[in-house]
Amino acid sequence: MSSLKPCVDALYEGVDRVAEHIPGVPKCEVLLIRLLLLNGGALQRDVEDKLKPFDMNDSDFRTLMMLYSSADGTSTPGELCALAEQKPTNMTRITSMLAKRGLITRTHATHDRRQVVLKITADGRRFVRKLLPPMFPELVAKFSCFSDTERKTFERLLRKLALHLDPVAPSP
Amino acid sequence: MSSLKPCVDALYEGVDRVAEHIPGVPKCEVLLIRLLLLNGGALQRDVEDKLKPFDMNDSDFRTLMMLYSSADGTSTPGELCALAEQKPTNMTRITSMLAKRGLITRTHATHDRRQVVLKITADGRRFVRKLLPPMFPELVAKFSCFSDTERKTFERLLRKLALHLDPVAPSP
DNA sequence: GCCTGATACTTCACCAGCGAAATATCGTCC
DNA sequence: GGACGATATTTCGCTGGTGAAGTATCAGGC
Repeated sequence: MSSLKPCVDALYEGVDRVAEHIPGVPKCEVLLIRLLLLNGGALQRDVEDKLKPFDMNDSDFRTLMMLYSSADGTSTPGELCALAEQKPTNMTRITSMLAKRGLITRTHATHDRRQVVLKITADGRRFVRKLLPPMFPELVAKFSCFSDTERKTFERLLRKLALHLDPVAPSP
Repeated sequence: MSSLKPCVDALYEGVDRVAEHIPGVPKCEVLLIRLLLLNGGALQRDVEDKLKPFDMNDSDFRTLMMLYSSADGTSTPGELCALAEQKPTNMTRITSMLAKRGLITRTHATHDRRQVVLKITADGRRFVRKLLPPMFPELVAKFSCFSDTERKTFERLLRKLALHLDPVAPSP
């Protein structure tokens, strides 16, 4: 599709040019956030291209994977919202779709009838086991530009950043 | 908003659990892509929250910034599409909106009347100069968990990845 | 000079995701 | 034990972004 090289070049040039006109531009941070979003966009696009033949997008897939990888194959919409960074509205649509396709079931919890219990079905597990392995080679290739050390460093920095970004202290 | 810590924890646990059932899971790469997308989502959400008071989203803002930071304050929809990772359809809508707000102008190129020439206005430049500086402190804070060395390393790795992801060789 | 294919952009119809309001259930305070 | 606020999920209307088709212009062969 679209090539990233010109974006990267334009980014560096653009930041320099803006910094000439406006004082105090935190160049490095601007580069970091823009590069990160650029990579994120490209990676997400690739993932979604891979999933499209199965009529899935990344949100749907992530939701299904949360269930697959949960201890007992069950969860609730609320929990999935928190873990998959989704809004309840969207989770309703996603789980409805997954249920319609027979990949999960939806039942009401007995102890708290407000809650809906989602459970991955045998079909859902089969689907994941069929879908996942073919994605591995391409995924590995995406990061093949890194040495083992770099991959570890990158992971450490990403994890550190995620935990740091967490709550910039809202006042309740 | 939503806390990222549980996501990170669930991610690591989930990957381990999946790897027990399915052979060949490239754990490190899965963690990398998921962490990157997680950070990307959080950062983008923060940026858009900052822009919302000005009735802008990140795409609109990026488009305006491309013009602000271009050598002569002009560009074309096609060029901006390539550099801002947008589709032409959306670029039309964005530039229409920016033009309606008087931040840019749209004229037809004389040498190739198919092309539209976009140019940032004085108002547009003022807008950027007013909007940008207040974003700096928060942006710096986002990456304050990194040492100078870590920031440099992170930038290097992100740039390397972006250039590597570029074209996985389409055959024309 | 006109036909043909390519290029630059726009319009149209659709879908994913969101915020706000609605619904249903729970816990608890009196 | 019924009223009240909190919690879990769903419904509704809207917006941003997309692919496919449409429009206008260009460039090159004949």
